[in-house]
Amino acid sequence: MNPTLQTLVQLPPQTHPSTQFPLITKCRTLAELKQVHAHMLKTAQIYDPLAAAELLRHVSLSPYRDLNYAASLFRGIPQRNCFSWNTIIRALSESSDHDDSVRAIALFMEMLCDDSVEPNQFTFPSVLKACAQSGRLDEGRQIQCMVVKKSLDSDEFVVSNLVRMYVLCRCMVEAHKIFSMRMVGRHNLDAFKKRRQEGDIVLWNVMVDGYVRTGDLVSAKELFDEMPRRSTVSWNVIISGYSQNGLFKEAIQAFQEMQQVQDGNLRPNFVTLVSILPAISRLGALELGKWVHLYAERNKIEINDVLGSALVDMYSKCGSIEKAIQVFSRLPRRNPITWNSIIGGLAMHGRARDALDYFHQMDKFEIPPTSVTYILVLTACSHGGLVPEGRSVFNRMVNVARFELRLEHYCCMVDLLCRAGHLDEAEQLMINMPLEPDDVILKALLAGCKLHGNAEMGERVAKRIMELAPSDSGAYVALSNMFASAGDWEAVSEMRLKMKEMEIRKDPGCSWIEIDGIVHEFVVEDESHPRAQEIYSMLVEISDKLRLLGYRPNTSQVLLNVDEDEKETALHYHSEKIAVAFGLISTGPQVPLRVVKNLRICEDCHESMKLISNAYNRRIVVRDRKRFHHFEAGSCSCGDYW
DNA sequence: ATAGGGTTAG
Repeated sequence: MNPTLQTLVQLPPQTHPSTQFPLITKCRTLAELKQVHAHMLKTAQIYDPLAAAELLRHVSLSPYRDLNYAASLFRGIPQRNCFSWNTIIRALSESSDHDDSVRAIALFMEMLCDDSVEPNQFTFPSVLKACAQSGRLDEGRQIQCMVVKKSLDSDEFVVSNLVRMYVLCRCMVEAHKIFSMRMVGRHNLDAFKKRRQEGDIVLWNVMVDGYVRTGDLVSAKELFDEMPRRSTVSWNVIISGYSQNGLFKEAIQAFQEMQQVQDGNLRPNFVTLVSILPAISRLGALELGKWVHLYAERNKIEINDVLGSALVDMYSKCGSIEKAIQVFSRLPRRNPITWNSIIGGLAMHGRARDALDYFHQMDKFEIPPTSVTYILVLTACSHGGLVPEGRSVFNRMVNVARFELRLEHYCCMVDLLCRAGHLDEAEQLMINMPLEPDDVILKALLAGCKLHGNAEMGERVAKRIMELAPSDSGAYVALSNMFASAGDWEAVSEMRLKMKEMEIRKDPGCSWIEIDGIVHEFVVEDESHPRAQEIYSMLVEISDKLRLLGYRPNTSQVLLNVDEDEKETALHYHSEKIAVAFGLISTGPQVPLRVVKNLRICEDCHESMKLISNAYNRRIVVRDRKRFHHFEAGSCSCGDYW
């Protein structure tokens, strides 16, 4: 072979920049990097494009990065090579700040004007990411043209980012077009075999995530099932997809399926746990929640502020507020969301004073309360009947913290005033607020009217709700109940007729109970459970026992115009009672029963639970839509104030 | 050097 040609082909081994500039690599703080920068300016080393690029890489991508400093450093580099352009664009595109994404795109446009450099396969992933984050679809499309012209549309990193750009711009059709074009060749082309499988998994993941984001869980699951291989991230995408779209049972099912897969590399990681916990919280599946906590500890998954927030929320929503407090107190770091988790938990458990206490502690730790914090603290005051405290929190929010009040805040305040009986003040607050009232705030007012028997205001408010949300059952139910309480059965049946005409149905009540790690779900008058027979005999037994204890059913809440006997039967079939009956027959004595309900518990069930806790010597914990009720020895922790 | 997943409230 020609020796000259050989030297041309066998290039000398490339030395990596990091070994070439030890002075830069050794830096461990931004201040040190700044010193090196000054030194390089003095010695004119800044004119060495490689050295300058290496310095820029550290300033913009190391853990102690400073994007503003990086941008000014970049401006000061006399000879920018392609690497330095790519570095600064990447750094800006990785930032979660919308403005940084816009700056990344602007810099890319500038790069196009610089004749000494050409964007390459390292430039496009970053700038596409920036387009995705700032929703710049037009720019994204133009960049796609450039990508095709440069024949970079076969690069896995470019393709996945291109698809992700369309996904985040909500263009699933275009995303799928690129995805399927990429996938057609996979049965016959050699090129396909050469591709990294990991790269393809990412592309599938991006697509599944896309369907998840548009709320199309059916397509997401279809694609997930078709995947040739799945990584932990694939499972995380589908689990968090279910979790965030309210499909909690499906999320847990996927989480358990994931663990059945025989693959040593496929293990739940930090993100898996953070994604599954909200589903566990919502279903109140305490045993599973404990398992997740233990899994994190055993597998050295760091319980930081993020996972900690999810765990605190899980323990409080699963009924173990003490455990939630314990996890909270052991966290190495707490962010505002962590504080919100614990304050929300305390509020749910009716521990209003403690919630206020934690709220005030935030000041000591110099953690600024968020808009959500105020919602939670006001809710706590409302459930605890702490009117003066609630007023003071509300005032602080308006006058000291100068928060912009959202409808939710007014809603909490209206609720607080209503419950305490200040109906007129609540209505005035609503009328004088600068926002348009919605059905939620009106419903809070309506609940107050019902509680304090103000039929005049109640009727007025209910009619407004019906105008605002004509298909919502809330106002009809509340108004019917008010008429029922007054014994005006004619008005009740009139309401029922109206509801029938408008085809309005009450949201079906639904309760869960976790037994041996399995969540059992019951709806009103449920007979579908395999042990339905036993459950119903138990319900009869309970009913007989309670009657002996002097229980008289409170039928005022039943939306039926039937005779007393029938009404009572309907009450027995409320889902929370069925769940408790099932709990009693499937657990040993002394085992506390934890029930979760999707709606608020009705007054009759509340009374019955108190008696059942006494008659069967059981602690019963019911989480309804808003809060916890701990029933023990015949009384409830809410003190009947809810 | 370059892709994918996350916590609170309603």
